Amino acid sequence: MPANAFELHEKLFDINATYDSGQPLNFFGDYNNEENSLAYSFKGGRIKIERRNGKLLASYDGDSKDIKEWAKKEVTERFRLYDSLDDIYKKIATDTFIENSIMHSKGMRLTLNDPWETLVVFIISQASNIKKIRMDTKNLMHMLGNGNMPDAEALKKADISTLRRAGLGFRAEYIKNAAEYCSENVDLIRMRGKDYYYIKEALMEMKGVGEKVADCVILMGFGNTMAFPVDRWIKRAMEAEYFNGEKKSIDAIHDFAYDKWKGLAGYAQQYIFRYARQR
DNA sequence: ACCCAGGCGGGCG
DNA sequence: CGCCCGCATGGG
Repeated sequence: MPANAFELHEKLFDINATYDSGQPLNFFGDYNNEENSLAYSFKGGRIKIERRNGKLLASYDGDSKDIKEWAKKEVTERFRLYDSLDDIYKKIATDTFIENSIMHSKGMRLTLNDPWETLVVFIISQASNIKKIRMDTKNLMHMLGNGNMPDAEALKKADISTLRRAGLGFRAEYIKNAAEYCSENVDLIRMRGKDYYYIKEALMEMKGVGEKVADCVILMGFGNTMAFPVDRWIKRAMEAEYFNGEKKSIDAIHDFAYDKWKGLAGYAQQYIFRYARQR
């Protein structure tokens, strides 16, 4: 372990559940099963979190002078340590199904990630599975980003054939479109804090970004927990649990969830997703 | 061999 | 609208 470390005094933090939740860290982080540690790169450094003798430790590596402050800020924001999971659980525990979902992944943190990375990962995720998304993402990072997620400029210059070689298939065109759009028309970072509907509309102007991907970016890239991404798993689970198995439209499910969990719908979604997928 | 996967765009009725 | 299909590719 690197010399630079500090302790996190957060009791509700399950590293494995957080990694294994289909959130961006699942796709570009490195989880070590034996030591239950999770390592990932961030701007100019690398962070590792692990449990050791019951203590939750974060260690870091990097050359910046202010690296320690950066690392603390990074971990606090990345895992939303300013959110009290206990309070959130109380507010969203409206019935036994969501209670079971919470119990199944107790301590799973919602993560806050770079919007561009989040956008790329969730475009790649379309009609795929978590193993393949991870593989495709890592291919892309190694082929075009020296191990990091390539930025919009780099992906804009890439050939479609290169993107396909990373395993992206029909999503290669979508990635290219997003890269062009983001390097020419919008600066995603500047959307942070803007209204949910405003961001959603802007994201969906990109061909290849629909309601589901937009909601994922708003939830995990902008940190707005109003967003409730409805994918195949969520749709099935919600229909089964709340609609007697009747088929419902994405919109209907979205509205139902927002009505039920209000501004914490996104938290509910992450817990339901992991529960539904692992059952 | 076969169906599925953190969807989306487009066409058709 | 809602429904259905094709899209590319690896996992189970």
